[in-house]
Amino acid sequence: MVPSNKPIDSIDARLLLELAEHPRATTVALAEQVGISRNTAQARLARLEQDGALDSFERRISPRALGYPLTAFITVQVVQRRLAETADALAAIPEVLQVHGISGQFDLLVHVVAANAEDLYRIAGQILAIPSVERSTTALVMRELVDYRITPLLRRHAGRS
Amino acid sequence: MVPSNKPIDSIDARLLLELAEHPRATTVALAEQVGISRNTAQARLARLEQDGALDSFERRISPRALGYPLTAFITVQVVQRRLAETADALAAIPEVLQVHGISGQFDLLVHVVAANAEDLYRIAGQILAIPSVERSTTALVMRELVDYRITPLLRRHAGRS
DNA sequence: ATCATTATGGGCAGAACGCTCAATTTTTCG
DNA sequence: CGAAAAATTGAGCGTTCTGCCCATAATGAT
Repeated sequence: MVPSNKPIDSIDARLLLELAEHPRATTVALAEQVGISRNTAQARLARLEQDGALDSFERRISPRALGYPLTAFITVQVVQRRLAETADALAAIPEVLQVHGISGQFDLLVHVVAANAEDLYRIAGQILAIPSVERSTTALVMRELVDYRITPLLRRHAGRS
Repeated sequence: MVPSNKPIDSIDARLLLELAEHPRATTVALAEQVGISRNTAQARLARLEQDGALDSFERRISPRALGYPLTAFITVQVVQRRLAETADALAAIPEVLQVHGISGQFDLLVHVVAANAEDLYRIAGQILAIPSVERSTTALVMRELVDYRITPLLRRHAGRS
């Protein structure tokens, strides 16, 4: 089955909003809330998943619950833009959750978690030990001032509050 | 029902790993894979959800699919640590997905998405227009060198590959 | 060792799921 | 405007899962 890559319309957005609020809701309940038939809701949800509108389930697993309450963002400068090999080395560190290649003064933004301060120090050391890494700066996350949310964008697409 | 806040054991980790690979898997399939009874799997998954080990479903919705293919991290310096009011102003911008208060030279790390470069420019302008914002630097995400993953940590807790 | 707490396993009825099909509505496009 | 294409809907079907019951086994505390 080939992805249709249809843009998300307001019905889709309302389905996703409903799912965001009630992740355990059944298809029939979702359909009823949105005001479409169960068949259509089923088809749309299947299409959304086919089109890759839903990320991996890993996204829903809380690192904190796994025993990694500390989060940090480490910016990294890489020698001569050897990004790929640096990324491989970073990927070998389990505590590295995500790595972005970014524009600007730094080359990489590394999202890491750690069990405690000492653990974080060790991980930062591992990153600095990567040969292609020139410089790095660790910014510890003190608190999450705005929790991750995508509902404001969804509401915009849902066409109402 | 009060959260039990039990630590995640290896069975939990294996359940989550299985879910990460097969998000649509039924409870019975998960139980079979992990080698426990269906009822036990059900109870454990319920407990994981109760304890907050699972983040909101919003995490699984792809901003790209919503029409926001551009991602950027904006570092912000705030005057006199007026963090709370700045966070409120940032939260009013739909394209702001998340805001972290961080240690170091900058005060905030703002995760935003945008429909295109012009859109991003507009959002950066909105952020700079916040009275308590002193300085800001936008780092555009060129590519994701390591996709978000938490399976390496899960595998560690699962006690096997 | 004994008791209390929790996890486990099996069974039951009801509901949801995945699927198909035909009819109807909506959209697309010549 | 009108025809073709696509999407939606309602219904129905059997299979499977779910939610909940309780009895038993395992675990931990005193």
